[in-house]
Amino acid sequence: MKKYTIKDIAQLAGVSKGTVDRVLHKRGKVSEIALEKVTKILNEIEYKPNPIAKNLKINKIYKLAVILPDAQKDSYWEPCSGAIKEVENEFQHFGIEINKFVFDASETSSFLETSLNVITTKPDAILMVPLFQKEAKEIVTKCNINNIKVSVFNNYIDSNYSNNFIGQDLYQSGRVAAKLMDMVLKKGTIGIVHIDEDYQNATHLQEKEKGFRSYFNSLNTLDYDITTIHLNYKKSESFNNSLLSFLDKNPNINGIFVTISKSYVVVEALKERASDIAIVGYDLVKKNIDYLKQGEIDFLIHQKPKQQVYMGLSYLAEYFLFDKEIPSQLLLPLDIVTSENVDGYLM
Amino acid sequence: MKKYTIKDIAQLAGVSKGTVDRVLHKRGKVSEIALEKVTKILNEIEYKPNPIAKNLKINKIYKLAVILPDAQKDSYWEPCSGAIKEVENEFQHFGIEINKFVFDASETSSFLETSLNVITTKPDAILMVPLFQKEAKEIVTKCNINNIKVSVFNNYIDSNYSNNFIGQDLYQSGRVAAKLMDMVLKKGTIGIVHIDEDYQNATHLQEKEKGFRSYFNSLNTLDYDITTIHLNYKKSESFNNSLLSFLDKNPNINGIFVTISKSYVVVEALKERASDIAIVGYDLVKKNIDYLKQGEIDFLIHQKPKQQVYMGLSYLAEYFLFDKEIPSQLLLPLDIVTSENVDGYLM
DNA sequence: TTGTAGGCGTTATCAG
DNA sequence: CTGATAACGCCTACAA
Repeated sequence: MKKYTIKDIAQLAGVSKGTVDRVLHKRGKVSEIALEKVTKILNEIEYKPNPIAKNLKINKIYKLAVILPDAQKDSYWEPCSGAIKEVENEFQHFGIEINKFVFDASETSSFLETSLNVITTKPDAILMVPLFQKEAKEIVTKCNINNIKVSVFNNYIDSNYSNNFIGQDLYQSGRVAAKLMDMVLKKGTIGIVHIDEDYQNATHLQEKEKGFRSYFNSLNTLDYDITTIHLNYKKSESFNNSLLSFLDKNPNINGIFVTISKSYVVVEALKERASDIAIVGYDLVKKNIDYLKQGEIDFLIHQKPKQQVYMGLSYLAEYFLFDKEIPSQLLLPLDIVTSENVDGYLM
Repeated sequence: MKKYTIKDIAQLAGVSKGTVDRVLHKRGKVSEIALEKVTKILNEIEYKPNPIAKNLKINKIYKLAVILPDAQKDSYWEPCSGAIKEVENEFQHFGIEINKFVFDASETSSFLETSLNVITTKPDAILMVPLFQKEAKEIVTKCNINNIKVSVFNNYIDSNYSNNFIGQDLYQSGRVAAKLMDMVLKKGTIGIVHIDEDYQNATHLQEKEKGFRSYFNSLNTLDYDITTIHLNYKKSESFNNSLLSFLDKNPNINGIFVTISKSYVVVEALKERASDIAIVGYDLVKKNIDYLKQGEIDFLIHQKPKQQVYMGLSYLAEYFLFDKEIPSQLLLPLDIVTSENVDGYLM
């Protein structure tokens, strides 16, 4: 199981290294007879180019760009910066450069503007959150024209558009939430709380709700009653009022499933009255963690934004450097987080 | 933020590349004055050697050996083979060769024999499961003498002996189990079932029990009653009898915490009588998964043997190839697995 | 169409 | 003690 080099092949085929290289890369300008000799050898042995040597010479710096919502406005995105730094560190010797660009997730125009701006920096690849489907598709099309590779994470986009999605199965994550609720409650009335911030794509939350309901439907029981409510969160006061009036209308509710990372605002609203309501939500943002540890939140499902970025960038780097294939879809496991295992997830 | 090379440093210091190399590698044979000039430059800039070039030159094949229990006898170890293949694939171009060696986990002598055998193959590093502390230490000492790097996974070993442990915080994992039990039961009588197979090191299971009990102690409540039992599993018949007689003596038990991967034998024993006992256990072995999906097991904690091997080998490979530091301890998150998220963990 | 020469950054060797 | 030089495997350019 010898490791063959171009030199070896050249020797075996009785030609020069240059000719072998031309055959390997199909650059043409090779006589039939030489081509035959070389391909014969190539079929006999298993040649794999040494990716290290390739890179040493090329000496090109690959530019990767990450486009994601501003973590200042939604701390869900905060851990992503860490992932960017880690990947940058890991691959900087190999000639990988990563730049981060943020947009205001409440403004479609901000996304579009930022993305167009990124394209002008001529990166080799873009890793982005396609929060706004229509605009994202526009950007992807532009990237294709400019020969920029695109990966998306966190939010799904038409497979015609992305070569590579990294995220979670949202439907299934709804089912996980349902299962947890079931384990804790055994029976009762459950409220599904969507906290829309306009910008969030509706499909995102709907998938979770569908999964959640499908679990209880498949139980085939009358033990549960499920109601959905859409709320807005602009000011805490009006939010609290809306939520509490929802609870007044549904006084038996003993479980709430919060479909985005804002479980903590529900906890804070509930503080205004004594209650023993189980809460299942999403994401390890600071306030959620605090309430989880205090026992106010029962379970959180971890959407792992950091790992998503880490994986997405690693794939791109290894694609450029080592010709690795990028899987078209990577669904990360749905981690269930409680007060007792949360620390292990905060790296 | 320029990338400096040895050539650059040589130029800046007004010496030759050779001298810089000698300073960098502390080979001596450098005049005080040259040493000073070079170190001065080195302090001013941030030089990081290019691992690619180094590897290209060295062109050595690094041999890694993995020593672990036979998966034929305990399927817990099955996924490890997959990890070995993956890492091998990923790094084979870079000159990494991995060999797997298994031992019979029920025989101390088998471990010792296998390990000694491995040492004669002169690997550059060994990744092993130090199931038997005393013998493992002996092996580590031998490795040190032979300049073989050692990493351990799954089971902890004295930090004097290993440079590198990959596994989980067992105490905390006991607490996680307790938390889950608490969520499901609210109150009641709980049995902790240790299924010793002699070979398993007692400390392993004791840590889990300690964590489990500590959680309930910190609740400061009288709602729970906890009893421990040690069982042997040689034949299912005698095991079932022992377990059932334990239940007869403790008729109120409504939760069982199984501290190793054999939850399924408990499920099978319980089948002999109608019962509604919550079960929390460990590990995604085939039968456990089946019972989890059928609702016979409530929660499993995933000890991730595959990831442990994957991480352990990756670290070693990157240590040799790219001079990466190996963290002295990597504690993997404690994944909570239910019927709804189990598929995501079976890669 | 082909072969050869040179260079990427590092290391090892050898002559000075 | 030091500096020049060759080599690792691949790719590009240029000369034949």
